[in-house]
Amino acid sequence: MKITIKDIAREANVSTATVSKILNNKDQRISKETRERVLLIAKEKNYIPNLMARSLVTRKTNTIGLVLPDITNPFFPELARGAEDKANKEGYMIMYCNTDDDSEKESSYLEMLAQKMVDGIILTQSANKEGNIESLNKLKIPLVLIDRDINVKNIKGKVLVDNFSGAYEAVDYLLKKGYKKIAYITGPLSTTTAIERLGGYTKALEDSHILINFDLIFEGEYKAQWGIDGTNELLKSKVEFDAIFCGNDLIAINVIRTLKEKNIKVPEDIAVLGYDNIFLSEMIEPPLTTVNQPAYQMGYEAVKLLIDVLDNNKDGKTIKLKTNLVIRKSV
Amino acid sequence: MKITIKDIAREANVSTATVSKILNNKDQRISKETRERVLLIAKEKNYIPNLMARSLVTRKTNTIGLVLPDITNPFFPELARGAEDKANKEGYMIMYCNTDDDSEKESSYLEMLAQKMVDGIILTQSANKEGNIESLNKLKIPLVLIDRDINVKNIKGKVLVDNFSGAYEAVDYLLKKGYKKIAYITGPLSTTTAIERLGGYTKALEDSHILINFDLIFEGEYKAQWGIDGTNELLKSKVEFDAIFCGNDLIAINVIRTLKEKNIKVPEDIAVLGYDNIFLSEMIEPPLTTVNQPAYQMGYEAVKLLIDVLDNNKDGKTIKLKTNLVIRKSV
DNA sequence: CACATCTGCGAAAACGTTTACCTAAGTGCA
DNA sequence: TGCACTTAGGTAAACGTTTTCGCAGATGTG
Repeated sequence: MKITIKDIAREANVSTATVSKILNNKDQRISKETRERVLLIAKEKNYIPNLMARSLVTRKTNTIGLVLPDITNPFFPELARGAEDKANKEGYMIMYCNTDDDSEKESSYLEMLAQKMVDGIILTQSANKEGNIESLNKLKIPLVLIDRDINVKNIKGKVLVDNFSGAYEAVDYLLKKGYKKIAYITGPLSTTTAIERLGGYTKALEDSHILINFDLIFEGEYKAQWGIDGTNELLKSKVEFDAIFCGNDLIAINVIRTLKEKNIKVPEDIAVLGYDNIFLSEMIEPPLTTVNQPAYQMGYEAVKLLIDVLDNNKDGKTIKLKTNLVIRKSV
Repeated sequence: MKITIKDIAREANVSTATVSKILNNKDQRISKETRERVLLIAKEKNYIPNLMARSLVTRKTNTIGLVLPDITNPFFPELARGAEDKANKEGYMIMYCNTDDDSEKESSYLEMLAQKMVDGIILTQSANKEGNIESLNKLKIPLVLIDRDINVKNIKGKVLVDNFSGAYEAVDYLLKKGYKKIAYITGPLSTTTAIERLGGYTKALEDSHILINFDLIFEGEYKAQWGIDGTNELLKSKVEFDAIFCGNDLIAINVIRTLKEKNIKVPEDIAVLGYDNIFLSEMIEPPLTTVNQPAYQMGYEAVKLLIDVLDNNKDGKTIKLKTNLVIRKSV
């Protein structure tokens, strides 16, 4: 049988109120003897507080919802890990949800999290559809956006990365290295990340007075398979190109594989540049030149920001983290 | 303001009991009109049940704890994904925790999960220390082990993989290919997985009448860094070897990298064989020959088993999944 | 000595549900 | 008419906490 605060109260000859105060270290005006007696009994009986009951009255669950597209994409475990580490440090736990970039799954999860009364939600928003934003607006729970931006009212904070300058720097690097016909195999342009990176890509080309060739831009998903399919589409299209900038590393790695299979050498024939700097990007052959995103830090900062918002009930902060180009051998 | 069952009751001129019964579809003896009226009001007011309050009386949270060593190890996202998919399908949510194979973190998490009153816990047990097993025994929550076996009383089920035969098949394959001096860079022998794989390794050698050379066995962690360090130790030790069997793919991939850096060719000079078949194992050069573990399925089955146990209150089942050798180019 | 303040603790309401049991009216039947 | 059932729904306790307010006695203050 679970032992409760009542059992302790009875045994110690005090009221439950007193026990509660002692256990939570709330009311300082309690005699040392009583305090120690209660604490001792609690320890002896191996008392475990019932957080449901507590939450019911305090309206605080010390739980955070983390909703991500897909934990299987190596970018997200890092992020999740950062989030969890900070959460743990602050006494929070994390409920995690994979949306597969499916807006129905997303809103279903958001509702479930609302029922569970999580204190806050950290969200990498999926496909940016009407209905979804509706339901986000309805949501009463503090929301912190991470990675992808979106225009919703009750956002309590954002942790973003400067995708524009990340992409700019990458493409500029390619240009400085002498590449002129740079293809871009991007993720879905329904995400702000993809849009911003596209912005960086075009700006870099413009600044070098290179005309943008839309036949060189291929839009797909942020998934490994798209690296293969995108490369094939690109090759089939017969446009000339000497480098490929990729929406993320997962794509880039599979671009390289596909090129190799066709006996196209990287970087001698074609240069490939990725985005994310997932840990396996340095383990492939050739090691991938890529734009480093501080995934762990993003998760960490998001939780930090959220808890800060929760504690102080102010909002609006946007944290913008920097990327940096990691030069390896694929360019 | 959150609207509650009371608000609905007032508006519909019925008692909260009636509302509760209708919302949960419990008591069939309720007139159609009342039922529909209540349902309508609930929908209109966008009623969201408070799961805390419910859990307090039903003693069920529909939440599962998933405690893993490290989500950053690519084996685990797959597993976590499988777990989450099944959980979601059954109306459960998952709280996830990284232990870093640190037994203190593990027991701290287990206690937190107990406080949150999760219905069950799925555990990949960390370092197999005394105190830990103690605290597991004390735990009152249904426990399903996954991946790593361990001897604890109140286990409600296990989802394991046949590590012995997996390793046996792998080493046997190396032997059949003509390799005779097979080094083994293993994970921590405090885990049952490592022990069982070592068993498969030795048995395969014995069956081929090859004497086991303990100088060829190097024990470390299931981490990327150990692939580098282990290789260096092996090379420094000056024992002769023609193949390396690795504790997992993360190790194997870094073994290959390290060998390459020293201009040792894989597989021409040295063959390398991994374990896990994480998705990046086919993306490296050369693509890794490895033992496939059904990570996704493991997670899926574990949740299935746990929910089954929860619903029917029986226990004891052990599911043992099969591995299979995936032949690529590293041998 | 009269009053104010402090100390140590308790009573009871509140959080939002579920559920075992009860009731009152209606129905069927001999 | 009298009795037993059914129907439709209500009462109230229970789940395990937290928290506001209150109170009695002790102590200080002028």
